[in-house]
Amino acid sequence: MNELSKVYNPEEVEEKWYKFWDENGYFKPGQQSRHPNFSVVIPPPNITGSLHMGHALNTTLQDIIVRWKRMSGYNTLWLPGTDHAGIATQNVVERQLVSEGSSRKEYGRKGFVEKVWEWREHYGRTIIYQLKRLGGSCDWSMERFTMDEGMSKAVREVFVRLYEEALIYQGNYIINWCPRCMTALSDLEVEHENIQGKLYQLTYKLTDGSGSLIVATTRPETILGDTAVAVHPDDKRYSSFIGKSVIIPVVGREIPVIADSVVDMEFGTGALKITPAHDPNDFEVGNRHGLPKIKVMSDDGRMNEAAGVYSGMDRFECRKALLSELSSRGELVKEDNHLHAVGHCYRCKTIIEPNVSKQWFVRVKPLAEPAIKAVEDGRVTIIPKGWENTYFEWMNNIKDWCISRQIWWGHQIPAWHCKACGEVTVDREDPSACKHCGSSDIKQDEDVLDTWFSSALWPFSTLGWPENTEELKRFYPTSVLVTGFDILFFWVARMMMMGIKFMGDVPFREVCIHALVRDAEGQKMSKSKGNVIDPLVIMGKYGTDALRFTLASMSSPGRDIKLAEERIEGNRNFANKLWNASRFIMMNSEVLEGTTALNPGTLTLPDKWILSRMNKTIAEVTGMLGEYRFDLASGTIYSFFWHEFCDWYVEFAKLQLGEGGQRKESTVAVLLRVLDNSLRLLHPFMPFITEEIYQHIKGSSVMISGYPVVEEVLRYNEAGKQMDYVMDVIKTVRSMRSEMNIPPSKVMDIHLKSSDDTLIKLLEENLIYVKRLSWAGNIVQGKDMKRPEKSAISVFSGGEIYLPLEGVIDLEKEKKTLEKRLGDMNTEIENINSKLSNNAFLVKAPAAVVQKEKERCQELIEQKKRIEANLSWLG
RNA sequence: AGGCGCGUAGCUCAGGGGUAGAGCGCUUCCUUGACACGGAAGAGGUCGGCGGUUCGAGACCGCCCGUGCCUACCA
Repeated sequence: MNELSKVYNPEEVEEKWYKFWDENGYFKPGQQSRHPNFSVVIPPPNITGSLHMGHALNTTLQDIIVRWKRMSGYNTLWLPGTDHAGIATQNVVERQLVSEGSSRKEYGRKGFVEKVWEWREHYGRTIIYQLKRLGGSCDWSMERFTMDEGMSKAVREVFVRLYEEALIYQGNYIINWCPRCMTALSDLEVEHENIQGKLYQLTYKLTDGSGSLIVATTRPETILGDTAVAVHPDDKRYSSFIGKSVIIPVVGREIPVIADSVVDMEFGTGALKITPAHDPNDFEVGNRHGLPKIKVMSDDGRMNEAAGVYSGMDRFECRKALLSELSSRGELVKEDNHLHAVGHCYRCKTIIEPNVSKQWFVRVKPLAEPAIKAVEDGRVTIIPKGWENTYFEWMNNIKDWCISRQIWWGHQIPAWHCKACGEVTVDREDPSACKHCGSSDIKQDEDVLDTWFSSALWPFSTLGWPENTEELKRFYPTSVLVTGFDILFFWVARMMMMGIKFMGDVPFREVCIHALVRDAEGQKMSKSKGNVIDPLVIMGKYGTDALRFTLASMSSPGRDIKLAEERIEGNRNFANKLWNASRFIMMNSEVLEGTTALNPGTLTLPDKWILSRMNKTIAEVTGMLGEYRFDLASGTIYSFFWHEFCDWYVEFAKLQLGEGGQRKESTVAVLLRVLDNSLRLLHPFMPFITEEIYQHIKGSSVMISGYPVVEEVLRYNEAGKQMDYVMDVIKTVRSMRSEMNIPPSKVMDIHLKSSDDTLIKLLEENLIYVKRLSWAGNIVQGKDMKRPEKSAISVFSGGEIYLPLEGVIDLEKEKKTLEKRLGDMNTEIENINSKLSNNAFLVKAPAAVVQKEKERCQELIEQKKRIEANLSWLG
């Protein structure tokens, strides 16, 4: 064992140990067939991004689980990889091309896709290095990318099979269209945001000249595409209008007035204009009534030829122009402020334009049903359980999934359209001729699949499916999925559907849902707000372990993480504490050669106490990890190591070490045992520092050592209670000294009075500890101890402690202290007495509780008497 | 409009029918030979409000207030 520096320096060790683990193959799953398998697939980060706190949290939690399971003997696989993130990546590369003065169109499809691959090679891998920096113990030999060959094959197989079963179909429907990304989006990819808009009321004159209808709309530009006005069939105000025709203002086109019960009579004027080509609701109405669908906008959000004079105008400019025209004609009756939810593209925040177009869809109902059932009957558990309701809610109301995207980067849809017969050929191999008519004049569909289509297959496509590989057999279903709630629908639900459909079994046994990371004020971190805490910067400043430990310790279920730098600093300090405690132990164990086996026969009271506490900690931490309570688990280790081991035991140990000989040897053995177990307990949370220390002590890797288990032989329940007494005395003396402002350097005698023989004996046996930790000189104790003159007094559960002060006592101060305590005590006694005098309590409360209250009352009265006596002594 | 979560010490959060907890911050003292990224001792809380259940509620139930999020075809 070599000398360690005074302060832990993360930079010096992190890279070294990561490389060491990787090169020794520790990240690969074990091959022992008698051991159970444990597997996790990473939520693949986008290749566009660099590591943010969300990734850091997600990676940390997975790594904790995985390292824990690996240390617990499982053949553990953590499969890493990245997602091609169609729209996001295309946008990024396009922007790059634009900045180079070029464009996507200039490159053409083939050239552009090559460019994206190039980009992925250069920049898309940074995230992988960052995951490594975080300490992620992934099996890198299994790394996958959603666009690589194997995964593309899986995508193709799934598409073909779903198509063959008519679960994938193509059709003309209204979809969400992003005029900036120029692609269709699924419902999930639309973010609704409440916006203060206007509700305009427009006059539609009846063609028979008998009057007019006032229609309310938020999007006046869509009047160009109106094909009807609808009223509620029960609406008496308008019953005479049904069947008549009206003229669209400005446009001048004639459209029918129809009756449909979707119209809300209360809203606006109760008359609704119908634009089937540009509104999902109107689309349905249009279908019911056989109305034509007039598209008035082109894909870039500008008005098209059907918009007449407004053709070529941006949709919002058109709105303005139309409004001023309407207004000048006197056909704009009214405009009110109106708060409503407007859909935005989740990638570029552009306002979505509902649009009728030919797209590919997955019929999801039949897939969703078994996926719902799997959660209902517990084959999959979502943790925290509250999320299961959210899952059911969404799955029960699921609608068909639009999977085609009008972009270039992604899995191109394996469908070939025949120019001769118009039919579609879908196949596993690229066809050379139309299956229906044999014509060779066929062309592949231009569209690519939604990125989430390929990620839905992730848990099995990464393991080699559709081949029936060894990995697939061993590691599917995966054990647990760790992810944020924001992609519960996007990803988790879809993996459930696809996994059950194609593997016949759920993709994971458990889903561990964690929080989002926010800034200290609870704001979502974003570059535009400038409140981003960069994990890489943090790791550089405080070390990876401090960041990981902080994220874990703040990861309470159902609550977002409000991250502030002070938290990380505090945990950096904890790492340093661990470092220095280890340093201390090594300094003392160094002189001992050979083994230091722990001999239960030679243990002192503090030895037994700390070993018991250690066992308790092991049991608790293991239980908490099993429930994914990373916050409680990390907190438990923290307080054990710092506040029990370092604050108390190490201080006792210093004394025992000083005795030398066998006592020293035995103490070193205890110190080492506790340190050893602590390092192993802590390793999943703080992999680097624990490895560094463990290597110094043991010369082997903590990563492949076993996770600590409770050792029944080292459980000393009695020692725990006895230590409580000893520590109580120490704490009382310290407190008295502090109250009197007596520095540790001033050695004081202690007089202790107790009527309890066993306690007196116990303290006698452990006097040295009390003396050392309370900086005491002589300690005299006995049953009939008299209070020395001019002494401070303190009362504790076992008796009284006197501190002779030789004229330095401040009588007034002492009196005040005692009076305050007396007041507190009276309140408490009053509380208990009111309980004990309550007959209902005595009868109905459990006997043990009543007994406990009685005992406590007795004890309080004893203490009160003593305080009163001392007060009277003070005058 | 529905659904979910949260409201406990100055801040961030645990806890969960029977004596109010932690970390950070704050105050006082301590440069003791692992550590000042440290040690010791303290101050600080009507557990959002009102009702109810109970012998007993911060905890369970109802309503309300505040706050955050999700879902939705509010024209």
